[in-house]
Parts: sequence; structure tokens; C-alpha cells
Amino acid sequence: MNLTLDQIRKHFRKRGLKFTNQRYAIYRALAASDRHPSAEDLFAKVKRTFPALSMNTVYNTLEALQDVGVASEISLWHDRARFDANQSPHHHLVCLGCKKIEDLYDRTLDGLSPSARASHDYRITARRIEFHGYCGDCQRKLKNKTGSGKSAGSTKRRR
Amino acid sequence: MNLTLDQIRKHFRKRGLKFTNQRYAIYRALAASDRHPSAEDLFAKVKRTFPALSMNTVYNTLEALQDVGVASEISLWHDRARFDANQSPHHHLVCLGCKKIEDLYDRTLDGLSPSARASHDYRITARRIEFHGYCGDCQRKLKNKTGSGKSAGSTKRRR
DNA sequence: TGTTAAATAATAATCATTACTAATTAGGAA
DNA sequence: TTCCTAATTAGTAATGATTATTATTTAACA
Repeated sequence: MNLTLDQIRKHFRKRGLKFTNQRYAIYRALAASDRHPSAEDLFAKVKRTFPALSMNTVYNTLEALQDVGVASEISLWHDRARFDANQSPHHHLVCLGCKKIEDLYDRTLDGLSPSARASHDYRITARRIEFHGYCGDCQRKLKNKTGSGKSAGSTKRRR
Repeated sequence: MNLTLDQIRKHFRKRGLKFTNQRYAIYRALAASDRHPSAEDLFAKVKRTFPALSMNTVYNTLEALQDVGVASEISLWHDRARFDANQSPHHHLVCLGCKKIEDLYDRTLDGLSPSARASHDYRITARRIEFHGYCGDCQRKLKNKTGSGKSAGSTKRRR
């Protein structure tokens, strides 16, 4: 990780996207952080070197970085809160196509623990496992659409 | 699950919260659904029997249901999008106190799969594992605050 | 049955994110 | 290098989920 300027530029070219100084600065700010920053965190940091920076550019860049495959959003369900009255231990099977979330009961997954070394001094109170993929219906839909390239799902807020 | 009216009422009493018809209706709508509904989904459904229902009541009730422990929000990071330039396979260790997210590398967790039966016809493209808990610092802070009860963390948007 | 603090509903406010647009610029062609 | 053009930027406005505020209603308990 922590790609060089040339490596990133290549990624952008391949996708026909332009590589700007703002984009590079935003990438470096993101790659330099181990805090999983928000758009605003990055804005605050990069604004120091680009005082005219706009939030729009940050969002735009984050999308481009994801498009070219050098960054990802770790908060899949940030667009709206979703709730569950099922309090028995279970996990989730998420369809990236139609966004449905199915409950998944799997004994072998309960009680899973990170290695002691990795989790050092944490007191773990819960674990959450999500499998992402495409349900049968959405696989069929995608097969018929041998198209454009843009993949089916996106986490964007719908407007 | 699917608690009776009396069971729920008891939960509310124990916490000193009032149990209203609106709250019961919202709980039933949530418990009856396997779609992991959003606040607005529930609003739309319950409004049919309570035409004067307000979104405020839905949010308020969802918080109360979580307080008394009969529902939970499955979208931990819905408050704002967070990003990561680390594309190598890893998972996350989330501190519910200070909200920091640490990367977790653990070979034994990679390649994890749900049982074939449970995931039927899904094509799984990714898995995401989060361990939730309290980091060393936050454990210490909590120990000093032998207080009120309200636990340290919340997923609420900060305003 | 009366009292009171909590809940409701209506409305306004907040804020993350997206949309729009004129001005600027990266990247390829000449 | 210079020119051309489509993509990007920055500024601003719009959108929509969620939270705050407040007068009115109501659950719970004496």
C-alpha cells in the first residue's frame, strides 16, 4: 500500500480519470492515516495545503479513488439507520444488488475471536459479521445486463 | 423473540420508561419484519394505524427499544462515511467508547465462509468482520465513572 | 381520581451529502 | 510547446435523514 505518485497516476489513466494535485493530496492524507477518516477529516487536513479546497472535491475524489480501486468505504450502511428486533446471535448476508439484508444463523461463526495478540487490551463485547455478495435474483439480472461496467451496487445516499 | 405486550411493558417499567400504544405498534412492526427496516419504513407502516404519528416518535421509540434491550441498530457507521486506503485483507476492531477503528490482521479470520445451506444461492464477494468492545483507555475511564448507567457509546449523529 | 414527569406531534433547525454551474485545468493531439 | 476539449474544481444551493424545541396529551403511580 501507500502507492507512489506514478502508480496512482497509472490507475487513474487506465480509467480515463484525471489526476490532479488535490486528488493526490487527498489520497496521501487518507493513506497516511490509520484512523479511517471521514470526508470532513480529510477536508480539514488537506485544506491546509489547498486553502480553496471544497468538500465537493473531497467527495468527488473519494469516489474516484474507489473507482480506481485504491480506497474503500468501510461504512456500508451509513446512508440511513436500520434496525432489528432479533436479539438472538446471528449475522447478516447482504445483497449488494438489491440491498436486502438476510439473517444468517451459523453456529460455527458464533464465539469467533481475534487472536489475543491482535486485539491486545480490548474487552470485546460483540462481533458482527457481514457477508457481501449477490443474491440469486441479482446474479441473474447482472448476467442479462452485459453492459457498461459500472457495477450494480453503490452505498451512495439515494436522493 | 417477538415478546408479548406484558413482557415488553415489564422491560419498559424496569427502566422507568413509559409504554405507549405507539411504542408497542412500532415494536410489532419491527419484530414482524425480516427486512431490517429503516425509521421511515416503520413510520410508513405504523402510520396506517396511527395517522397522527410523527417521525420524532419513531426515532424516540427506536432509541427506547434499544435502551431496554429489545432492538438494535445494525448499521453502526451510518452517521458519516468513513474511508480506508488499506486494500489488503483485514478486519476492524471498534472501540465503542472513543469510536476509534483499528485494523486487525488475523489469518484465521480470512477465508471465513458461511455454511452452504445458510447462504443458499448467494455469490459472496466479500466478508467484513467487526469486533466491538472497549479499548484499554476507555475501560479505565468507565471504571472511574461508577455512574448513572447510560453506557459510554452511542451511534447517534452528533449535532 | 389527581398529580406529574415523560411521551407525542407539530414544526423548525442541523448537517452530511448531492446537485448545479461557471471557471479552471489535465492530458492528448497538432 | 501550444491548442483543444472534456473532466475537475470551487462556490453555492438543494436535499433529506436526524435531532431539537415546545405546547399538549397521557401513562403510571400515589
